[in-house]
Amino acid sequence: MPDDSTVARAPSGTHDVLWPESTRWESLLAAFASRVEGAGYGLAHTPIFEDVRVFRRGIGEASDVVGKEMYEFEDRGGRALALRPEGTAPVVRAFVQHRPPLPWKAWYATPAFRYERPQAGRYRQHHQLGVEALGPADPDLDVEVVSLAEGFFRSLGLAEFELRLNSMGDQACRPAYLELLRAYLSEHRDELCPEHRQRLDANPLRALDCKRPECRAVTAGAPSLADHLCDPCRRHFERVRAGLGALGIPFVLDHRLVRGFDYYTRTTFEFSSEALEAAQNGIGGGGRYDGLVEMLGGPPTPGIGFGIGVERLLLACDAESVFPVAPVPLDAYVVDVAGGTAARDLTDTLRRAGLRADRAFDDRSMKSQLKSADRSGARVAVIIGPDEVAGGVVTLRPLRGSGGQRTVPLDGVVAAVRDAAGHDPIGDDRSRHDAAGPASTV
RNA sequence: GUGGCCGUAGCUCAGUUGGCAGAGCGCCGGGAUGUGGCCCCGGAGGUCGCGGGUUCGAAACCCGUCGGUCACCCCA
Repeated sequence: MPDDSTVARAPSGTHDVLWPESTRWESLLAAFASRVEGAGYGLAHTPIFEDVRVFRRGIGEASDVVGKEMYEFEDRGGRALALRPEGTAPVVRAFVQHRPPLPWKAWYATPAFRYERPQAGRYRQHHQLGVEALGPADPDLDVEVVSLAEGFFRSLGLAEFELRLNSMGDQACRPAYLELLRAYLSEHRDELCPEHRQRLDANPLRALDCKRPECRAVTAGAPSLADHLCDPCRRHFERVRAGLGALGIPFVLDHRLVRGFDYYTRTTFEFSSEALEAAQNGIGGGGRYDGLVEMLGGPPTPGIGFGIGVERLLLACDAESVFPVAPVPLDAYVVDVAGGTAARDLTDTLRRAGLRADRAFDDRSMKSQLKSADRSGARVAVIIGPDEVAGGVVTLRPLRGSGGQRTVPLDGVVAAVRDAAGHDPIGDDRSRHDAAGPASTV
């Protein structure tokens, strides 16, 4: 195939986010930022790539993400690096490096990279919003983190989603449970699907969330981790459930919920959209990772967090027809059929006055320019032709709503446009979203 | 990594048994002597993804390849 047909194309599994969809992304980020900053979380930017060991240690060598999905590369200095496949490990790495005072609550918005075969709701570069909270082992922190995600989804208007909850135990009780599970599964080895028959020794937990009917049948009778938690883990889990109940957050217990990263301990949770037809309907998930800081060389420090998939979340919003975002319209569109110098100067004048203004180029016909003005969504057209130039005036033509056009003196244009447009100058509350962080990082 | 389906104009797609490359939308111009939306007329725009094969003749049939999409695996 000639280069031309593939070179101008986003790499497989990646996509462009152009206006007006990009407006929606910014609004989503702003809504998230406002919510989590209002709960004491501070923005953390970390590099988009890290020493590959940051991911290997925490996520686990045996996981699919580390084993076959990482974008690994060597830089010119021979360092082994990887594009981040998820958001937690880098933030925890930053914590270990800088040791901010505890408790430390951070949020992030970042692209994440995994080399997988793309499909609906799954991309090689996707984007995650998330929080991490380090320090407290308090189950109420688990409740806070879960409720932040849940409240965020509700604030967007989502209603058709489910929260599933589980406890993975900790170093005190999980090893014994794993032996129990392995023993049970071994008895039924021949009934498992081929892949999990193979995997039984490496990670028997994985069989629990297998979707194949044969595995389902076996694991239905398998010992449940929830029944084999040590006392501290059991108490922790009970308090998390009680806390969610007290806050009125519905959830279902799912002892099959085994998340794919090794660092999880105790509470794990996942949100899935019930409105999404696609196979990939998980819109967010997370859990506690009380050993991760140590794995990355820090002092024993509990932690918990979640990640939300931006693309999937927006798909879920579409499926429920919620979170529409209308672009802010222009105040004025300058139509110049008198040579163009007036358009050049007048557009500049309007913009300096803080008004949102655009114009046509290339000396197009008046009909064509007005067509563009209409499509731009501008509230008013500012028309300059030979007559206006001769008279030192402009014609203001409302493009939306009622009211006829009128003629105003050139030096009264700003006031007239501001009046006709119902003034919505740049700098109002809407553009303060920038304070939430650079949108370009998402 | 494995499998199903699909690649024709900027977009959505027709294209009969193999016989001149099409429509709608969008874009540009005109109807309107200075006026957007609705309507009418005209115009620009395509190596039918790419390569090979079959044939008098291929967008169509065959093989390969690249790309897209959906599903499995796994995950946001």
